[in-house]
Order: sequence, then structure tokens, then C-alpha cells
Amino acid sequence: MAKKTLTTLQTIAERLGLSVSTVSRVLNDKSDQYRISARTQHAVQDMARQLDFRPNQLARSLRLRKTQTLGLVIPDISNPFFAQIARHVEIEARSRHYSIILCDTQESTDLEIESIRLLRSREVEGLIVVPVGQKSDHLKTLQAESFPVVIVDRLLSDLDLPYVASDNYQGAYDAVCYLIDHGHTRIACLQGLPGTSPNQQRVRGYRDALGAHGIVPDSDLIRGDSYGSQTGYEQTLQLLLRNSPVTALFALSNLIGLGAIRALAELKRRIGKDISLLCFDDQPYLAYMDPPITTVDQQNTEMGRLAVRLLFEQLAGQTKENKGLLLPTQFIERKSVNNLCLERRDKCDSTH
Amino acid sequence: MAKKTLTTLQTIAERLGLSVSTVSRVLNDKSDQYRISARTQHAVQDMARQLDFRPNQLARSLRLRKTQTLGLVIPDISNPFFAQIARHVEIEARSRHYSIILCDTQESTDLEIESIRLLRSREVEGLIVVPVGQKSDHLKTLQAESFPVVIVDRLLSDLDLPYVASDNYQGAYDAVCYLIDHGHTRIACLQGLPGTSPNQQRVRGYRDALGAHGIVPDSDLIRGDSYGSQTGYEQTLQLLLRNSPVTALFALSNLIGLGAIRALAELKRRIGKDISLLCFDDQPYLAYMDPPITTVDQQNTEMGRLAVRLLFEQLAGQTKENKGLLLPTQFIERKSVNNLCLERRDKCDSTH
DNA sequence: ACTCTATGCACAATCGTTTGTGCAATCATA
DNA sequence: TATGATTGCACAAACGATTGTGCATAGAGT
Repeated sequence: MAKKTLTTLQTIAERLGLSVSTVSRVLNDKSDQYRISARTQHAVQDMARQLDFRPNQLARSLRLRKTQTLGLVIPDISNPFFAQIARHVEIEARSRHYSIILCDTQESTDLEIESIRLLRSREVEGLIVVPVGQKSDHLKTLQAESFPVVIVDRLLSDLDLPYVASDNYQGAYDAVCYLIDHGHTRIACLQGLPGTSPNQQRVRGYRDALGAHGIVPDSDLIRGDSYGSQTGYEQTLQLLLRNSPVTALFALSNLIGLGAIRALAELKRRIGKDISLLCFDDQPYLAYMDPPITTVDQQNTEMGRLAVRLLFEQLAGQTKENKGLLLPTQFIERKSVNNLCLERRDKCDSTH
Repeated sequence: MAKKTLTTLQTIAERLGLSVSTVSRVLNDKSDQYRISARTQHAVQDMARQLDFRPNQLARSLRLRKTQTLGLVIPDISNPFFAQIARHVEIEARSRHYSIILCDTQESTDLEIESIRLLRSREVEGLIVVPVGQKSDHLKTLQAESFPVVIVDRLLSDLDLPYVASDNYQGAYDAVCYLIDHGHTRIACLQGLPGTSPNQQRVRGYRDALGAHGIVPDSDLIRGDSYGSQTGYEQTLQLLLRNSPVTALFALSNLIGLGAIRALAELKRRIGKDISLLCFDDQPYLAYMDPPITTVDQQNTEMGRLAVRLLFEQLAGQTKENKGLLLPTQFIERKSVNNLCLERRDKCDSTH
């Protein structure tokens, strides 16, 4: 049973006294086109099955100049947010008979550059990139060579590549309106990495929502500098230990929210009662906290799927100029936001 | 700047009036071996840089019969536990100049079979597989052909392939001893998928720990049938609504624990006071719950790394018979387990 | 000037496919 | 029986790299 020597077209051809080309044509369903007899067809197919023939995709790709492979470049695949995107990229790609080569750039631009080079060296037909987001020259090169790419989540302002991302602005705007509708006016914004587009958009949404309700954003309430939980923890502590009169926290990532939650627990502030919390980026565990956390969910399943679709449009040569896609976020109301209006019974209208 | 036509060795060769072989040798640092003059070397290297030459790995792999690629087969990459493993597999592989082709089998054995076939068709040099765990014939085939593989996390009893997994038995055993040391005797075990090896080992550890302390395992307290949070939720509700006198819950996965947490919140049982909870599988958020949850952490970073190392040992032809690796788990004491001994001041010895 | 060795590179086969073209054999037709 | 069309397949070039071998030319030695 153990086949030491690789089964190739030639193996089959020799055993049947046929030529390699004939075998190839049969196995590629080109028998009709090349008038291969039914007898030969069956013989070939039987033998292929018998030998458990697996066509060598390398040779195939080389000849066809088509690898049926996409590159996926992610800053940190262990981050559930990216992992979910990766999952649906893989599933959608596979449904089109494409495989994924995965590169984790560890939030390093250098590794991102190297990864893209590597992937191109492996002749991937297209790239799906969640950029680290600091530099964009290497991405511009792709653009200049019109190499098929889709950028996901982190947009870069000086880039004109197809992308798919959440509508971070609107998501944040709506979330903050919700807080305001519930009577909150002193709302802290615990932000992530300031240089990145999701953060910028969310902060802008936060500011505009306040402004639209006649509240002047207090820049002392916009705090933090990373997406990690440490930031959320520290900033929350700092804020509350100073007796800042905030009534609500708006955490710009689930990890930041996690940090805030720990800080609040340490300070014995009851979420949804003493203080309110709202998180960008829903994750399963947030529904299981006590109380369950109200969040702004991003459709990462859709993001993954659509990224692949946009990429395939490029591969198909459809240069439709519907380059970018902003996916609406979904507001998930749970129990972490207190309704101050009900408590105070004042002029707030609670028309949802 | 836009290079429409792919740069190959030939491009460089033609521009310099050299042969393809010479160019190849220079770029592969074989100039000395083949006595290429320094002048030629520099000319070639300059031109390669100038044209931004990227060697076509397909052609290279085909010729060398070496793809520098590994296949990674995972039941669900969006599961943080697997995502972490994937991350370190990627990092370790890349440090050896190998790439990873990722396949998400969506917990389906059929997809697992198809994935492995696909990956072999792409001539990966080895496979790292977290099996769905239901069937193993296709894995036996690999074994029979002595194709390099490492099995991760979910072992299959009828398989004799190198593996790396947590020492689930010991982890569970120690955890349950900890509960018993804290005065718990009525301990429920909320299990995952019964057919899978991690679950079997953990349940065995649970039973043996009880037995070692003279407690007869009550099989009514071993409940559940999946790794998801739904199971944890339902089983906890069922158990407590019947006024079962359990004082502690041992959840066999973080998701099961999550379900339990929600159920307990609904029932107004305070974790670490009214009831104790201990989770297998640490995840960041568990440290941020109120109270922080005591867990059995698995070294998934190490698992990923070691899986790659075991694979490379096989690739190097080292058939050392140190096939399997069981990694010790790490007990992380937080605040979700009540110490009944302190409350009751009885004969429990609180050594340690 | 003639041989000999060393230098510096080119030629061609190869990896496993795909595919345009060509060439026998078969068959029908005149 | 010669002619033409059809059938059924083989030959060979290509994809882009690697590598054993061979062949000029240059320089050294006598």
C-alpha cells in the first residue's frame, strides 16, 4: 500500500500504454474536445482512482499561471476579532476552490512588508490585508502595479485600494447617542491606537454625537493609546480615582472594555447602576458578564466574506469603481447602561 | 514603474547577456562553487535588485521537490484556543522559512478529509492537524505512508502518530483536588463532547481525584455533551433548579464556564461565595470577571511551537521514538472558589 | 610554440502539468 | 482502389527554476 514513488500522470500513462497528454485530458474532462474514446476514458479514470492520483498543484499552477491561492495578512490571528474574519475568508475562498496562505505580522510593519513579498513570491493571485496601519508605501506599490488586494478593517487615508471595514463612525455616533438618550452627558471615551483609522473614526463619531446634542467634548475624557486591556484598566482607574464626574464609559474595543470592567470591579462600582459601560466590538463573553454588556457589534463574518468577493471581482477583471465597502455595525442593547432619565424623571424623551 | 511582464531569471540573463544558470547560481550564493567572477556576481545582483526580482517559488519547489510549506488543519480557527495555537504555529514555522496553508474544517470530518487531500495535492511537506476527532481512517493512511504529521490537542486512541496535547488528566485531577482541599465534595462536572480525548481525560481526572479522596463519583453530576456555552448554561440551570446540593462546578471548557456564569447570574448565586466555579482553558476575559475565575491554563503557545518542532524532527528524518508530548497545565488560582474549610473551621488542613 | 590546468560560463535535462499541432489508422465515398 | 474526412491519440514546447557536465578562453609552465 505504501507508495514510495509519487504517482504522476506519467505513472498512469505508462501503465496503460498511453501518453501523458491523453491522461491529462481525460482527467481534466477534455475528452470530448480532444476526442478521447470512452474506453480510454474509463481506463484512465479507473487507474487514477486505483493509484489514488493527486495532481501536483505546483506543476499545474506553474503551467497555468494560476495558483488558486490567496494571501491573508493579519496583525494578530489570536485576536478573536481577526480570527473570525480569517475564518470566513477561508470558508469563502475555499468555496471557490482557493486556498489561503496565512501570515501573522505580529503588528510589525516590517513583517508585513516581508510577508507580502513572500506571498507574491509564492504567486498568490491576490491579497487580503489587515494592515498594521503605520506605513503604506509597500501597499502603494501593490496599487501601482494594480496587484489584486483588499484592505480590511484598518484603512489608510493615502491609499486608494478596495476595502471593507465597519462603519466605525456611525457605530460610535449611534452608540453615544444612545448614551445621551439615556441621560448621560459626561461620557469618557477610552480609545485605542490613535493612529489607526478605526480609532479615528470612532472618536470622530463620539465627538460629533456629543456636538449634535449640544455637549462640548472634553478632551480630557478622551483617553488611552492602545487596543489592549491594560489601557482600559489604567485609564478607568485614573479617571474615577480623580472623582471625575463621568457617568458612562465608551470603550473603543472589547479588550479595553475588559480592562474597564476589572477597574470598576476593584472600585466596587456596579456596572449599569453606579456607572454605565458600552463597548465597541462584541465578543461572546460580553453577553455573559454580570450585567451583560451593551455593545456595538461588527459584522466580521460579513467582512471576511465580502473581502474575498471584492478580491474575486478584481481577479475577474471587473474594475467596477465600487471600491470600498463600509458595513453597518449593529447595536446590541444589553444591561450595562443605566437609564438616568428614568431615575430622575426629567425632560428626557425615551422614544427609544 | 509598472512591470507588466513578470521578472524571471531569464529577464536578468538577457539584459546582462548571461545564461539563466549563471544568474541562478549567483542568486543562490553558489558563485564560489561554480566559479562565477566577482564582476558577474555584482552585475547580477544589481540587476536583480533593480528589477525587484522575486524568485518564483512554484518553479523552485517543483524542481527542488521542496515547498517549504506546512498544512494547518483546524476545526474552528475563530475559537481563541485554536487561534492561539495557529498563531504560534505560524510564527515558529516562519522562523524556519516555512509558510502555512490554513484549512478550517468547521468541525466536519468530511472537510477534514478533503482538506488533507488538498494540502497534499499542494505538496505541503507536513501537516499539523487538530482533528475533528470522530474518524481516523484518513489519518491512518498518513501514518501508513509515513507522511509527516503532528496531531494536536485531540488525540485518537487508535492512532500512533506524534502528538502534542495538554496533560488533561493531570490538569483536571489537580483542579479537583484543589476543590476538595477547599472543602468541596459535591462537585459537578460540566463536560464537553464526550467522544473527544480531552474530555475523556478530564473526566477521568475528575473521577480519580474524587476517588482518591474517598468520594464516590455521582454520575448524575457529570453532565453535558458539547464544548459550547449553551451546554454550560443549561446544565447549570437544571442542576441548581433541582436544588442539587452541589457546592462547586468544574467546567471543562471556557465556553462551558461562560454558560455556567450566566446561569449563576440569573439564579443570583454569587460565584466564590454561594457557589464555586473552576474552568478548564484559561482565556483573558476570565481574569476580568467579577470575581476573577480560577482556571486550568493550557500552554497553547507552547503547543503550537512544539507541534512545529516535532514536525521538523520528522522532516529531518529523526525517527526518535519520543512521539508524544503531554504539556503540563498550569493552575491559575483566582477568586471563584470558596474555601469552605475556613468557614466551617473543621478538620480540613489548609497546607498550601 | 605547445601542452596543461584553471577559470568562467553556457547547454540541456529535469520537476509534473497543460495544450497546439501533427500523424497514423479507420471508415465512408466515388 | 484511390481520395477525403473523421477518429484517436502522441509529440513536443512551455511554465521558471536548479544543477551536472562540457567547452571555450586565458594563463602558466617548459
